Amino acid sequence: MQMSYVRETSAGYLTNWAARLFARAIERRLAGGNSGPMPVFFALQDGGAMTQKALAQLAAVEQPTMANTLNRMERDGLVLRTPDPNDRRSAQVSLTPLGRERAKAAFVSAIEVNRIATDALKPEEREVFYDMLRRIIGALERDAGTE
Amino acid sequence: MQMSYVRETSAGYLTNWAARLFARAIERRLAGGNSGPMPVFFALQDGGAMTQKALAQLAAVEQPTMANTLNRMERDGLVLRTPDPNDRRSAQVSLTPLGRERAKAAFVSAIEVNRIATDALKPEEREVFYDMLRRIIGALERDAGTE
DNA sequence: CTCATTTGCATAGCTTGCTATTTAAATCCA
DNA sequence: TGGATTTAAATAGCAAGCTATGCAAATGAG
Repeated sequence: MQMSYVRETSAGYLTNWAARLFARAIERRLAGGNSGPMPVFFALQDGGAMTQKALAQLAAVEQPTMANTLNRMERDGLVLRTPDPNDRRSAQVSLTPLGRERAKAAFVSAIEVNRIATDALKPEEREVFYDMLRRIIGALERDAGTE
Repeated sequence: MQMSYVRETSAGYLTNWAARLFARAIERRLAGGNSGPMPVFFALQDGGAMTQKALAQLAAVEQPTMANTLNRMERDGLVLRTPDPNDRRSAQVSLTPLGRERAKAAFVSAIEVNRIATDALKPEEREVFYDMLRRIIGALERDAGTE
């Protein structure tokens, strides 16, 4: 039956499934928090500030996606948008004290979930897994670039 | 800097990134089509019919998610819901001729993208990669089960 | 200096995913 | 048999992702 082929050896299917499980596992631990702000937390945790564009690039999402994420985070008091005096189109985004607090909690949860997941791998397999994923990401980004 | 730690060795981050790239790569090839119906296509491609619940379980998504996907597919003329005479709460879902046509195209695209992605791995690594992903999925499902 | 182009964000509108809740049919048990 | 429970699906409402498009500020070319 084709379905078993797909379920077992479709990299896209398995990757999507794993990604949803990762997100839900983190969200279950955050009690009300979501996993969307995670890349922003990681980028700004040390007190730095950067533009929406830079955040989108770090998070590897499109600009409107990051705009929406930052809107929700601003609404929830997690980030601050400070107008850039040198470029009136742009703003520097930084974490509020509440944002830094949430970032720490999110970091703890992410590390715990990462450990639970990679405990399913032998220690010597873990770096291999990351490397394989990075190579697959590279191949798909190259494919996207050469439409 | 913590960000590079996250980008390079957070399994959740890398998995989410790869999953989005897979979906976009398939969608780019489908010209207007989306990747959401894929699990339904795979499950019903041979002319079979099953309930929404069974489809949700095969696709590993929640029931309302599958309900929405089937609503869109029904709207687009891809599936048919046939009321079950033995259980008036339930319907058997099957592909229309157009649905089977789209399923074939989606299958071709999925296989091509899968090939492009796994070409980044050595042949002997591919089964290892699937196996690792399956083990990680198992670990995260166990974690979800034991809240 | 002015106008065309580029750039940074915002907005609109869609899909896919989730949780929580509701509705109605089927089933179970006393 | 009749009420309680379970089950299948629908609905509401939100997050996070995308593409396409619009707008205003900055930049560059003549």
